[in-house]
Amino acid sequence: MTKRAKKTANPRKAPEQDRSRATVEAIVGAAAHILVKHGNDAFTTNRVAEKAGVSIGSLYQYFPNKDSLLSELMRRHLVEIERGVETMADHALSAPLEEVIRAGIQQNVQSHLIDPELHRVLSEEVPRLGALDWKVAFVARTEKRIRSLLEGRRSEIVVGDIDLAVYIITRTVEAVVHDAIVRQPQALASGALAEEVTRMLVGFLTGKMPVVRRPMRSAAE
Amino acid sequence: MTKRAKKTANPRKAPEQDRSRATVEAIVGAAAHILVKHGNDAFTTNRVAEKAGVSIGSLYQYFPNKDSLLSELMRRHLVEIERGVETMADHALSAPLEEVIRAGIQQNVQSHLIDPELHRVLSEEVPRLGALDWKVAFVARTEKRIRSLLEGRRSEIVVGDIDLAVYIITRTVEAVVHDAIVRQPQALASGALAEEVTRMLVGFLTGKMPVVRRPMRSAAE
DNA sequence: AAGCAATCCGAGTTATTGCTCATGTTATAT
DNA sequence: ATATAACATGAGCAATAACTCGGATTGCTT
Repeated sequence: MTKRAKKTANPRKAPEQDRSRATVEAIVGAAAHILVKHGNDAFTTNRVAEKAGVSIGSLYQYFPNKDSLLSELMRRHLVEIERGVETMADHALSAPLEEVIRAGIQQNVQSHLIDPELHRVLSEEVPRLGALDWKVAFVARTEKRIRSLLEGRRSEIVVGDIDLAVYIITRTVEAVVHDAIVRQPQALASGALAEEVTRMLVGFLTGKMPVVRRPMRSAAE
Repeated sequence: MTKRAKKTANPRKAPEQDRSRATVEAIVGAAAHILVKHGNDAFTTNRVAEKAGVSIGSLYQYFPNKDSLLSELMRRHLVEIERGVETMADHALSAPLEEVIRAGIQQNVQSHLIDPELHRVLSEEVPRLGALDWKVAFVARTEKRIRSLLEGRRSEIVVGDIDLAVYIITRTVEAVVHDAIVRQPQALASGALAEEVTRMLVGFLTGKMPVVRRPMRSAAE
């Protein structure tokens, strides 16, 4: 940020040999480590290179600029999350709506728990990068997936505008879980929070409120 | 960020004469203007001083560092919001729960519309400042206010843990509205979004879903 | 008018840091 | 073996921007 402020993340040489692939991995790993352990202020390209045990020149051979490194970090993190979402979506095909929602929330919690600190830092720093194409695509895919799930249960759902419902649901779950990781860890751990949110969303979708359950929850697979 | 990274926002001389008060106002105004019109990258202390028509030295006479300026901007913005919240809370004392919630959401929307771009930029940049004391206090006051509102209607509410309910409600409304300003402006303008969220929250609290309304909405006072 | 404090000024200091480039080293192909 | 390309190096350039400081004005008080 001190010097350049590249608009376009120019493509850079892709690694072809094992040696350079290892270099890239080391760089990405070091970047994540520094962000998590020392925060964004310590996240300088020189420091990342040092931690990775490679020269600063090597770093710039594979990443056109600093932002592209941050971007790659985020991309990889989203890939991990999406993998979880997919398996969840498969499982949920046959389950009742309430179970689907519960599983979805659980999945979102898991996503945040992969690496909470990294997730937090990324969500703070990535917005400045603007609308990354693959990030937009990720959100679109996710919403589409949820939409299909709901459409398969169209008869149970009272909300007129399905897209609006999808929007509200995704925003709500993401926001509440994300914030709760930091501010309400105990409510999350006990499952009380997830249970209430589930109840809320089921009611919202079906127009019929489920009975209030007694706490009692355990970790899901 | 390039040089210093002050931990504590040292106190600085407070303006005593009208002349200096005007200077401070000019600085704050210029800061907001630059953030909104030219983005965070253009937000440098030198540029703010220039735009304000004062010297960089004067700026540092009243703001110990750059972050404190950002912080002050956020503080003032929250004060504006809180004023709105207060009048809303007064009005809502006698209304039925559904109306209270609708009004609360409407209020939140208004808050974002005071200066949408400034609000957006601040919400992106302020997290890095950490937990500002007055910001924590603001959130606490707001949640307490909502809590009182709900407690006054304890009999209608089925959620066992009131604090948990307050938490879910505030997070949901803030997140959905905040995001919708940018991503779903038309659903916000039509009132459809607010209506659905209202329905969702009323159901969540009372355990009884209101009937689905037909769109039809108009701007509130 | 004198004295003191508040206010203002802005060129320059200082440190940081993203990034380049000329040069050296290792792998692959023929 | 030799040529070529892939890969690695790191000193140092260049730009930026937060912040200081010595001194000039302006306003208040007596």
